[in-house]
Amino acid sequence: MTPATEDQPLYLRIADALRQQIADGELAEGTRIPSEVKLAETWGTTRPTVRQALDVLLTEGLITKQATRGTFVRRRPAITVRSSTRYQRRPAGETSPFARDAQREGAAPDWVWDTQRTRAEGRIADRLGLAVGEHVMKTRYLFRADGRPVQASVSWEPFALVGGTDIEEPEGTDGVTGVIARMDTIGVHVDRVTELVRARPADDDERRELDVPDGVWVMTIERTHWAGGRAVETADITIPADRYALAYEIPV
Amino acid sequence: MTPATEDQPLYLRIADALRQQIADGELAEGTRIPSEVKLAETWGTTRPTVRQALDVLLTEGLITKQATRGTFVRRRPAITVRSSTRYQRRPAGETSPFARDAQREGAAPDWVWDTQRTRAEGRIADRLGLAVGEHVMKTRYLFRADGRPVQASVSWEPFALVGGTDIEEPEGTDGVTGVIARMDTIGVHVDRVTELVRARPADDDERRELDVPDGVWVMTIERTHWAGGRAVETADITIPADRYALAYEIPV
DNA sequence: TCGAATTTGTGCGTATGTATC
DNA sequence: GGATACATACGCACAAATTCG
Repeated sequence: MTPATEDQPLYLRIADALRQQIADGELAEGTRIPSEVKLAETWGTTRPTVRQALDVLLTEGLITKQATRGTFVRRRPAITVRSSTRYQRRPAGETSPFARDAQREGAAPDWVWDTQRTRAEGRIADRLGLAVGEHVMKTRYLFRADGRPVQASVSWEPFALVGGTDIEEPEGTDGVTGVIARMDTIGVHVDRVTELVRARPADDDERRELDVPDGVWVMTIERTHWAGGRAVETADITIPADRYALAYEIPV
Repeated sequence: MTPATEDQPLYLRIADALRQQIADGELAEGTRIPSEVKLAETWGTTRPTVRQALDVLLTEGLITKQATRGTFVRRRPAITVRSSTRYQRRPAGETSPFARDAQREGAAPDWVWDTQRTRAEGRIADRLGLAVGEHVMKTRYLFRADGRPVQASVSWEPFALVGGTDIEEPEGTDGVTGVIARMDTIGVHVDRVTELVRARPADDDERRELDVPDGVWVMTIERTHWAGGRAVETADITIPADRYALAYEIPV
């Protein structure tokens, strides 16, 4: 075994050095870092040891590896704050909460979605207060900022509520975006939103969809819109945990 | 290279199998799982490959490894929900928000703290609206549930506000716990609490203090108590991200 | 267009250290 | 003291995809 010149194992010293270079900007965002073989040479060690060091930085979300291409310093966009004010009722025609957040951070917002009519599974039926199997409108969203995916969500609304109305399709009513404004147009007045925030490792699908490297966690938000004690919309929102900060304001 | 009987690499198939056994309870919480050598034998592979599989479960927070002792299924206490109702004003003598949350989950709460008078650094001065170097009371807390550490926090209060009062020491006034109730006793009435939630990998200190294994992230909450537009307390709260869910309620 | 070089992914084998049981 | 178990580090090989001359 190589005698550690310090008390730390070699792979951690390599990781520390690289982390420092990233912090100093010596290795700029998006830059390709030296290959594993090169790093092994400069440190007088071997590939397995270098890989162990890179694994540390991977789980910290500092780098991404691309097979056959190289290892890159991860671009970490300015943190987007989803303000606690995002659920204020606002005039129809204004942009969605996501677009506002993104624009405030100077990013160009952009999103795609698709909607389908389906039946509520148990978990969703519970959250909406429906019987299992009742019809719901299910919408998947993928939000992007400057072309990079930053937020995925799946939203469910009771078909009994929105079916046949102008807002059956979430973005169908031109200009009216956001759950609260949309519901207003059919006379349903949201008075409360609840969110349950968790964090967990990203699964394979999420890593692909949100461009999240291995070892990086996601935050999940289980969000429900309520109107007079009745759940009118519920959504699972998934965001890369290292690119976001969530702001909440609680009146006493 | 060993031909994968399926499309997945061997180390991922081993990880999947172990994850399944943990989910099924076949490998119960706290149980020691077979040693790396044993696993290598049963899978007809070698230690490095098994270690690669275990690394996956480590970053998912499902297992912990103890050098020279073995690898164990991590005990994952029932998730504690920090209810959004925790900042309601309540009669003096009631327990603290943390204690209530813990008891609702059936865990025995327990905490230690120490307080010191010090000077505000830039970041904290900003948050409290003080000049850098002004005196503050700084309190460190470590909260435990059933003896296991689950939450660490550091809290700062302007000395100009609390110095010389009954609540100079946070837990000094017997029976009066929680920032809101304590502030009430000196005529400062908190009307708003803001929280900024982030997630990031745990650092070495946090891994030690909170008993968090490698690869598991922590959630951090930057919390500030406000009274009439003035910040009267701010705190950095750190919790293991895989043991908590944070609940928020937002009136529209 | 083609092929060689590069680079990471995956897998094997081995050795030594050190703390625990 | 010996066996066990994980931590660290070395070596090698081939696959697969990209890059580049």
